[in-house]
Amino acid sequence: MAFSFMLSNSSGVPFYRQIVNQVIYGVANGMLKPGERLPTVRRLAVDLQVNLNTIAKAYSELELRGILNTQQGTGTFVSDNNEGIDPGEKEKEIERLCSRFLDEVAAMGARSGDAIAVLRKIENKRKKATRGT
Amino acid sequence: MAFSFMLSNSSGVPFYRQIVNQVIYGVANGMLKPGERLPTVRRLAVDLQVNLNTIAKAYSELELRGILNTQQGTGTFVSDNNEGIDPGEKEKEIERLCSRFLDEVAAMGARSGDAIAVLRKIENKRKKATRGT
Amino acid sequence: MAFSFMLSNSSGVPFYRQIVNQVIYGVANGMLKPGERLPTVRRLAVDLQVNLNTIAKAYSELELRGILNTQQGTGTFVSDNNEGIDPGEKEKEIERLCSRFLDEVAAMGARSGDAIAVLRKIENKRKKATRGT
Amino acid sequence: MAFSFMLSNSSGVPFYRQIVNQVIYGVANGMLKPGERLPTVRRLAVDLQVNLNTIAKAYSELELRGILNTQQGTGTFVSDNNEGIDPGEKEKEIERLCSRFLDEVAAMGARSGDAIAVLRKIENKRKKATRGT
DNA sequence: GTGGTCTAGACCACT
DNA sequence: GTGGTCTAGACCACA
Repeated sequence: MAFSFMLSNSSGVPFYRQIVNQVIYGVANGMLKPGERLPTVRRLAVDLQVNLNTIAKAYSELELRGILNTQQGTGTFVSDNNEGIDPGEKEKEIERLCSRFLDEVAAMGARSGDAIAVLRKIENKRKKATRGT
Repeated sequence: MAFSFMLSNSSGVPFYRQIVNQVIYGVANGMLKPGERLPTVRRLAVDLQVNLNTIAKAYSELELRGILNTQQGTGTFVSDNNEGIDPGEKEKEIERLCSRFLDEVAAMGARSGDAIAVLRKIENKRKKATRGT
Repeated sequence: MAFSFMLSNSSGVPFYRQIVNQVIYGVANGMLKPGERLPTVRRLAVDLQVNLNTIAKAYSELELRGILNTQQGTGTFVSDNNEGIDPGEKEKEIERLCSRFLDEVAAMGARSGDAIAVLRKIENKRKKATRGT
Repeated sequence: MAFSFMLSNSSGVPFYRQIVNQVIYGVANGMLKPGERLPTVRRLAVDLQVNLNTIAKAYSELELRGILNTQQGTGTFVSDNNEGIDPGEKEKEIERLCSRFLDEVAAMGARSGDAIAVLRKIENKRKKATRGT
């Protein structure tokens, strides 16, 4: 299965950050292997239907952090040594997200257990929808 | 223990949003009770050392969301209708919240399963903390 | 026919609320279609001769209410999910609206029966007007 | 049946204006007869649970418009000649209210006929509730 | 260029 | 004194 990007415009997370995060996650996960080539800026911009600059910004942040490696005229590749990735940092971000979510659930007077059940339900619905694509 | 606000200016989260979140959290936890009065806009602005309008913006978002109730010339209060919402509607609201949460998780490049695991972890941590009260 | 805004400064209704109402009306009438782009904050501010922040306030209330959808750096658009709301939820929303309306009528010291008569009158007038289009 | 005031705090209409409107409506309707005595400022403030100044403001606006008549040390009475009341003015206000209501109904994609049905339903529910008081 | 946040300061309406 | 509205102007983040 090839690596693929997905942008959500309802999440409030900036597009360029979504791309950055997904690359980091892909690398950390082994879905993107060292040396593997990423789509060109232009290609990805077309695929994701966003502005060229948005992709460029994401790639350049990833290059600055040493996760990607751009070779003029050849393409963009996953670096060999992935020191730019700090798993703890991401973990903290997820925790913050989850914490806020639980607060909002509680503010509505719902139990967190119920909310998790709803999460699973939506998750399943989405999986089915994706399969159909 | 009185409810109190705290702003971090290094978190990147806008001041007004921090206030919104803290009120939501306070209501969720019962630290802010229905009908309870919140600090005046002016008072809170002085306390938190931010501009009046910043507080006003936070309060007015909370009013739009039905969490606060403001009476011109009198003050700002916690809504008391947080209970009387009918269950079907609540269900939908929770689904919307969950859906957005999953979008945010995906936008971070994380898997929803991982996020749910984190949710459970936080949930447990909080249960223990509450027991201590 | 293009959609256009108009502000009255003698009506006592705040500028930002006039804008909110006009967008609602425009969406209701199909003059603003889902996905359609609204004038930029800056542009509208110049056109209507009001401050930037006044427009921003209106747009942001409309976003909170789910009627508009804003993408930083790109623009502000009419939401396209106004259709997909499930009927039960809509019913509740209408009840809330009606309840508030009756409160307002009572607050004016009028009888609800009289108000309903006026509603019918306006309804008929509008039907005729539409027929002429 | 004695004349009685009712304040709604969910209508958004200022308290003092609700009182003014209700007196005007009462007079126009014959429920308040010329020469009839109104409750004292203090009494009404206690009954309606609002600030003294709020009642005072309402009474003084009504006196300015010639609808009420205050005699120091004796009380406040309905004037004999009620020229302060312009029925057209009130009619217009109600029309504006109704017009906005229909817009909001339409913005939700509902039919105005349905909304009116809901209005009647709520109206009946409220009548029953009041009877029980 | 687009929207988002924040400040400083003014004036108004309501209680 | 309480909240609401508006302006002018600055700086930032995003596409």
